[in-house]
Amino acid sequence: MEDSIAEVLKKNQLSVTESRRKILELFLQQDTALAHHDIEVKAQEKFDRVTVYRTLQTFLEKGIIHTIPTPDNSIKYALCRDNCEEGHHHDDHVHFICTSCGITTCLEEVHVPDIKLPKGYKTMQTEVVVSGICRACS
Amino acid sequence: MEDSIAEVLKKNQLSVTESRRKILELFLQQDTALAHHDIEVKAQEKFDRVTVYRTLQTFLEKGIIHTIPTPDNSIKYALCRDNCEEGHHHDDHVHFICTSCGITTCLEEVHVPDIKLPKGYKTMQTEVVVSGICRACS
DNA sequence: GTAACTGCAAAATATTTGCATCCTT
DNA sequence: AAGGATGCAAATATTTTGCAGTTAC
Repeated sequence: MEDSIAEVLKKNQLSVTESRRKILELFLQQDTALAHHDIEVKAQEKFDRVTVYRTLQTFLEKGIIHTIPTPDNSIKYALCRDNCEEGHHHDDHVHFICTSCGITTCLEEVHVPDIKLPKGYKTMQTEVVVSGICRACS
Repeated sequence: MEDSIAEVLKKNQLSVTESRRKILELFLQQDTALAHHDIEVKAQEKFDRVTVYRTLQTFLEKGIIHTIPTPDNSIKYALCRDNCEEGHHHDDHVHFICTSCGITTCLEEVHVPDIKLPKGYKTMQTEVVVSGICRACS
């Protein structure tokens, strides 16, 4: 596990630092999406707020994580388990938000459908976020 | 037009005030979604920032407008032309964001598809946001 | 006249930037 | 050793709250 964390960072040409390892580990342990705030709270050691911002920004740029748009526009981040290249993120799964417990998850096994748009529109990416009750809450 | 604006407000048990009329008018004139910032800028008369916040909040609660989750998590608001009741918003159309000009529109004529989730998940609402190139930019 | 709405001030939050220091390679 | 990452301070930006004055009904 420790090794794989360092490997992910190296693969993305990032130096392996304490905070990057810890934050990436958090994401790996979690199977739900995390908000900036969650990261500050859940990390055993406290990181500087600024470091969290910068680390998330870096991970985003490298395509290690992706953001999930939510109806309440709180920003959630989740690991990219798909094949994301730097810059070009290909996120083809559906996201689920439980209105009861609040967790946000990536439903890797549910793919986004192909949406037919009116003439003249070019689709580049489709985001699907389903709200409802998750397995644990129902 | 003026009349219909007042009517919408009355229908929602809101008193008809200057700022509510002006902000609602802005939405009616526009066929794209607006960010909080757009509203401050585009309104002929300048409203207090706080008034804009409170007005949008009120409109949201009454179901006059709805928010659109965007990949960059900027908050956009658009008129509900569907039948939205207070509290329960039924937003069954697809949203489109142009990566070129940045506009966000409601594609009223494109309905969100039915997404099949794994056993145990209950769907309550589905949000679809498509990014790409709009008609005007292509 | 009363209740609700607005605008100002200010508080609370969130995010960004600069810079000196420390860590990774 | 050199470049990049971190942490602190502080600058900005965003959102919320309290309250007095004003407006809608």
